Amino acid sequence: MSESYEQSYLYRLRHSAAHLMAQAVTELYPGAKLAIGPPIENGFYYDIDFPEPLKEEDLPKIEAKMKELSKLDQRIERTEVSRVEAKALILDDSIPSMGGAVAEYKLQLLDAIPAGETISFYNQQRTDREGKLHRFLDLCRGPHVDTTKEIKNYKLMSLAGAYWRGDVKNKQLTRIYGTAFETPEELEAHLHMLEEAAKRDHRKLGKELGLFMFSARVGTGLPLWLPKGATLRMVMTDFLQKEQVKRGYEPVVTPQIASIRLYEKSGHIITFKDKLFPFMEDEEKETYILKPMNCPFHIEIYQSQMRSYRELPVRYAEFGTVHRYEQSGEVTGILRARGFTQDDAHLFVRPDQLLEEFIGVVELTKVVLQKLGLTDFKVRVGTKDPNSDKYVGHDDNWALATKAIEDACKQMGMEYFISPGDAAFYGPKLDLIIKDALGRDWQMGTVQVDYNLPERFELEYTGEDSKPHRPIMIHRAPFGSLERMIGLLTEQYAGAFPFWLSPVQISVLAIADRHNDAAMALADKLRDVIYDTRNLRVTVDDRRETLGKKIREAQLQKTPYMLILGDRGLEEGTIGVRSREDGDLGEMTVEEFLDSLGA
RNA sequence: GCCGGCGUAGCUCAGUGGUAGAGCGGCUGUUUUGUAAACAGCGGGUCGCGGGUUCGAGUCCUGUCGCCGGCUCCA
Repeated sequence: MSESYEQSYLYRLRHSAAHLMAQAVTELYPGAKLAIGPPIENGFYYDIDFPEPLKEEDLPKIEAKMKELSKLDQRIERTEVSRVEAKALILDDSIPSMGGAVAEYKLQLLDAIPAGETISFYNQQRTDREGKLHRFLDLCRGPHVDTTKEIKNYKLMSLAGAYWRGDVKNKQLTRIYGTAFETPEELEAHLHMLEEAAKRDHRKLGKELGLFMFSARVGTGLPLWLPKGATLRMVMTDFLQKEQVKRGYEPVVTPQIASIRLYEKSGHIITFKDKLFPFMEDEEKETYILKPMNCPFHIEIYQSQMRSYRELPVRYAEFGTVHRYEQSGEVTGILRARGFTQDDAHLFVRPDQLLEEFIGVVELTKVVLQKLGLTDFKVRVGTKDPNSDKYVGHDDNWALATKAIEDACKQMGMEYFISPGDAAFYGPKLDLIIKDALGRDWQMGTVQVDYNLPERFELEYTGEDSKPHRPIMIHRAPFGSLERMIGLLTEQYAGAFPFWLSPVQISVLAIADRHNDAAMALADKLRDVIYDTRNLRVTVDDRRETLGKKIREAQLQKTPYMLILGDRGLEEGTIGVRSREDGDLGEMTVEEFLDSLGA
């Protein structure tokens, strides 16, 4: 969230809307324990521990209560207190939102406030018809709007479970999400935007455009790629393959399963064990696992012979399909599948080559993003969380690797942010983060520096001094995975892929039966044309349908060009060209059309 | 995995305890068509699956599977 947002009226308004909701909840559900309720990017939430589980059908009731409370024009007042006074207020049984019975989370929050920091409460109160005073008091840093009357344009969106302080070991609270705006028009526009975003959802478009499918009989998170989706994958892998060849990468191919011993050696078995599909055992009691990562295989290849300092860097690339047993609730179409293909490569480099190679990889990643038309991304440097024990390797290597990443970013003038705890278990990494249609962040491309696997596998090369030295590994995947990248591109382009990526680039529409042969011949001619590494991808619509219908369906399939062939064209040697974006472009010869493509 | 929601025809959806529906798609026939849906007819369903309540369940209860939103986790 931007600093300007955090200082905006809207931010305060949403924060106050969260309080208003909490006030409504404490009045409707005595015994509900308030935890935490901040504004967020598109609204606000409040985490509450309810005595009885809350249902979605309860939300309108809470909304109605909020409306009633909002109208009362309650002043929202700040008071600053000492820690002792704060504790007394939190435990004050005379205030409905406070008191010993519901103080559990607020007391913990109070304890978490560092000594010396101001402790403040916000109060809003009303007097009912019988003259009874109802207070709503909340421990809160603020700031807030002046009166509840300002909170008019809001909507409660959804319910979710959320662990107290984000830790699975803690109790799961009920989170109510809502949104609020300054004007009814803005609220309406936001809701409309959400509807529009849903139309771009890759799962919806993937089905409509025939890219991929899922089957309950195949299993959760295991996509089946349909011809058009499979074509899209090939176009993308061709493109990257070509870029990699230019940069000295060599292809390798490795199996889908491996003995568990390989992963014991790599350390994956410990850090990755709950992500693995169930093990397989053969008659000799050898245990195999379905591979969750490609790196150990590439390491085996590196290690299969003596390496000289002269041949480094070695760069092994593979579109490697891996399987990870993601928790059922985490699977999201092809953005988060259980089987997916990484555009993986591992670089084995000398220490003196690390920075240059790292920069080379980041540059390749930038080339890839540019070609794909992805301009809106964040660069995250994931570092070790000092409080976690999930990492392997020595601290000084971690420090070296982290420094290499930051140096590379600085040298390239790339803006980045540090995110402690987002490192791989074997080393720090640089990730590209892109938002999907629904505004969720996804990690796409990744570049990781690794001193640890070379250590574990005792990788070596012979140096100029004839002595053994240890290489450093760079793990990298510019797309991240084909699945996630295609899912994201589908949403970015709302299914209307740029010409070079479109699974079907041109559809030849025959006007009547008598034009079918000529349409086929035209398609064959176009298929001979090489465009951007591959032959043009052309289909023919020779069904007995009206032209209007054929055009409509080609438009809905987001086909970049429709070529219309009828009597006129046969007589004059031209075709009617229609583009997905600009409609009818008029008659032209095939050559003129190809020229316009730059083919 | 956890909290909440949703599963009706290939697709999108209607059906609020009393005989399972529409549009699109499919098939058949007619139409031979010039820039976003020709016309007619015909098929098509154990209402995700199992158990229960009821004279009677797509509808209520329960279990289970799948999907969706979120949390946690991740390419």
